[in-house]
Amino acid sequence: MEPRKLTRNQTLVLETLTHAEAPLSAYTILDKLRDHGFRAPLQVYRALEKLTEFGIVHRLESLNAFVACTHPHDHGPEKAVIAFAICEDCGQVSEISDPEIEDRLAVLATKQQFKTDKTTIEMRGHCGNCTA
Amino acid sequence: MEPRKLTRNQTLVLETLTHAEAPLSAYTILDKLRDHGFRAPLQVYRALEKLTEFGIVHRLESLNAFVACTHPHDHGPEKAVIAFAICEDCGQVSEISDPEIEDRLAVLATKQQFKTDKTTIEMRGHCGNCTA
DNA sequence: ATTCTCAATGTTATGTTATTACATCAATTG
DNA sequence: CAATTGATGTAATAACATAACATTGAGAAT
Repeated sequence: MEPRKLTRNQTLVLETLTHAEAPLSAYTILDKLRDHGFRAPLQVYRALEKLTEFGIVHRLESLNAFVACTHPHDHGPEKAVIAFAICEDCGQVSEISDPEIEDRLAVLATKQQFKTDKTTIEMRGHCGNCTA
Repeated sequence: MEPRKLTRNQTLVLETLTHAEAPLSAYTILDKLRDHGFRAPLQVYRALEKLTEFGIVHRLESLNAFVACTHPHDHGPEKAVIAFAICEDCGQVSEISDPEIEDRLAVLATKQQFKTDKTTIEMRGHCGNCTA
């Protein structure tokens, strides 16, 4: 599932997310792209689905919203576990990839013979800037 | 926010979740409680909100669904971080409370001066029974 | 070049999840 | 009793997501 050449819709959605300063909902993206010919939610959801598969967009489950990946990290199928720190004030999201967390979760899962497909870690709180 | 005496609606919702074998959506709960006089989503959502505050019900963000807490653990305001292992096949959810994970996330947050209010950890996959 | 195929797209409708707004009721308390 | 507070009931609507079906477009096979 490599980030091959993106389609027009995928490109537009990705750019929208890239330029955003906070996570966007699918419908917010839709509104921002009406001028570019978007008319229905599916156009957004389909693009998001692919971009998420490619690993260049992440879905934030606790927010029902999406962000462009800011991780220097691999976009490959390796799919490292990523933790998100989401600021309630400014909306800024930082991605954290930490082997210790990943290993520990793997141990805990194995301990109960659980086979993990996908892991979600989201911290909601307040970032340094907004706390200051 | 102690689990003081529950109201009628809260009791009904909690019992519904307790008897369920998998997470339930708010609307599923509503349907199960129609015979008991429930008629509107808010009756469910309001009860869920309180039960969640009390710590005796958890919301699974990646599922938009709810489970009764099965954790022997404290229902107090201490609010330990809980990781959920959610089986895609049978729906069974197990709660994992692990100080190592908690500590590590705390370290990572602190490192970037992030003040965490609430942490979500959800592993989606397949439990031992369903893999066998 | 023509046909085949498959992924992406467009469009409408609908399904699912969650909240706003407002009225009422019941228990407590000053 | 009046006043406050928390729970409830109800209707309407907002927000998030998918199903179903028709069409288009780009590349591969012939």
